Amino acid sequence: MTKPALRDWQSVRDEVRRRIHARQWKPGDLIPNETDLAAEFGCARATVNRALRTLAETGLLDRRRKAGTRVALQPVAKATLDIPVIRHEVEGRGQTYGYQRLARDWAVPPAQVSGSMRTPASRQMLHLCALHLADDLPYAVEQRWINTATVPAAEREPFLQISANEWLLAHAPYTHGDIAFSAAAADEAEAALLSCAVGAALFVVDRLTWDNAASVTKVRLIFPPGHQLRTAL
Amino acid sequence: MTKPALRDWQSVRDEVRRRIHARQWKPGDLIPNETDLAAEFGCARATVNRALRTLAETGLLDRRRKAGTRVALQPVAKATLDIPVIRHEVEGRGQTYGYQRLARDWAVPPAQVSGSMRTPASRQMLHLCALHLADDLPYAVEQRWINTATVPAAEREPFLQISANEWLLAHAPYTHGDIAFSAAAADEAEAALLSCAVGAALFVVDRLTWDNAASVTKVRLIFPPGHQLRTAL
DNA sequence: AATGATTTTATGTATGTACATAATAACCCT
DNA sequence: AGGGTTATTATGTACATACATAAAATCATT
Repeated sequence: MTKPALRDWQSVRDEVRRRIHARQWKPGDLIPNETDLAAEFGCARATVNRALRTLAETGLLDRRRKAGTRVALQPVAKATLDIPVIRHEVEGRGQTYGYQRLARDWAVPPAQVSGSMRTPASRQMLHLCALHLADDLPYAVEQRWINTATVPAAEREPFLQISANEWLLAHAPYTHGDIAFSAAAADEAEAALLSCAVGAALFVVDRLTWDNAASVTKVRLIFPPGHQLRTAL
Repeated sequence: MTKPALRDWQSVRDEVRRRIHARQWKPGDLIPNETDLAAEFGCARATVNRALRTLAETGLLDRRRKAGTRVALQPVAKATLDIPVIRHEVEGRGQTYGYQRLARDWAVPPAQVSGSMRTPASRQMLHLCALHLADDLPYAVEQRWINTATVPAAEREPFLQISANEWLLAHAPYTHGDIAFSAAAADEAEAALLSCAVGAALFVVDRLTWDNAASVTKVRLIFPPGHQLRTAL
């Protein structure tokens, strides 16, 4: 029983995955080193390395120099969420996108906002409120603070035709940020905009982005009851 | 002004990222090909390839054979969520983990469950309900259906000491799955378990995992009001 | 036995070369 | 001009080799 050589890294990855799922290599087990696997599979060590590195990135393997590679005891599921521009999200569902700017004003943000954005507590910031629509139904409410010290061009943008969501991505790239998902009860304003009952369970996304050490924008997206954020594992 | 050679792929990645961010290369722009960049940076093409590939994986670059590499027009933010075992999640917060099995029974699942798990509509499945605690406070309610045709060993496991959440990861690896996040209003049972008001906004995670074509388990995790799922961008 | 220096080893990565692949560009023929 | 074939080109990957690095294991020293 001769086995065909596994010459490309995808085949090696698949074979390793198969062995793990077949429990030939069990959680916690040390698997053979790259050199041995390369010899067994009939390929170069770099090929095995690429395959194992990819599997380690997905959390299926734990790798440490010298210690070797072992099957993860508790494979931490890593779900990659795509967070697209809302217009694309709606259009991707085959629906017609709509946008309404509800408010654009200058205001001193709550301490919690200036604190997390590390801006002077008393400085005014650009504040926006908008409604995103899918097939003329409310899709999401966007509440946003923009740090115009970081993005001065935003001062001249009315955000009437294009949402800040989209404008900022094209005009103010960010280096990093964080995002949080949670549930919240609808207050009166949100209930009216999303045409749901006061107190209804809304899906909320909070995002804060940075340009190096300077905050760019803090946004809260509020979705009506029933909204789901899905992804593959 | 002589520039130091960028010899490792991380440096190349950082320099490319810097140029994009400095708008030297703007969204939509075609950037130099790998050979030219390698010459400029004084490294091998494989090094540039690794750097650009990594950036493409994060969505910052769009790459196509022959067409070249360009800066993404709408960099779709890719957030990688780690979905650990709940015990680890709690312990990672520095809290003491607790677990209570509330119910373990055999039942014919609702059509929606057997439908999505592709099991015979009238077949009984193992059904579990459990409570996860952090510092003796309710952390999450787990409602789970297990396909014992796929995981027969689960029939002999009482799930009194170890949660199905943890047991399944060690005993029934999955090949793929999907996960959905949403918000839901607390019903009476949930409100009692999570000690919150009926109708309160709960954060809900629904997960369905597969071992190739066979469903493994379908689980709903319900978190009390205020719970956040956070990650870096 | 405890401590510190040294060796060993598995992974991590850089390089040059070679070839594969996909998609565009160029060409040719009618 | 249109349509189909071929050439070109940028990315994608395989491989052999070399060296870097981290961490475990061993040995030496006190």
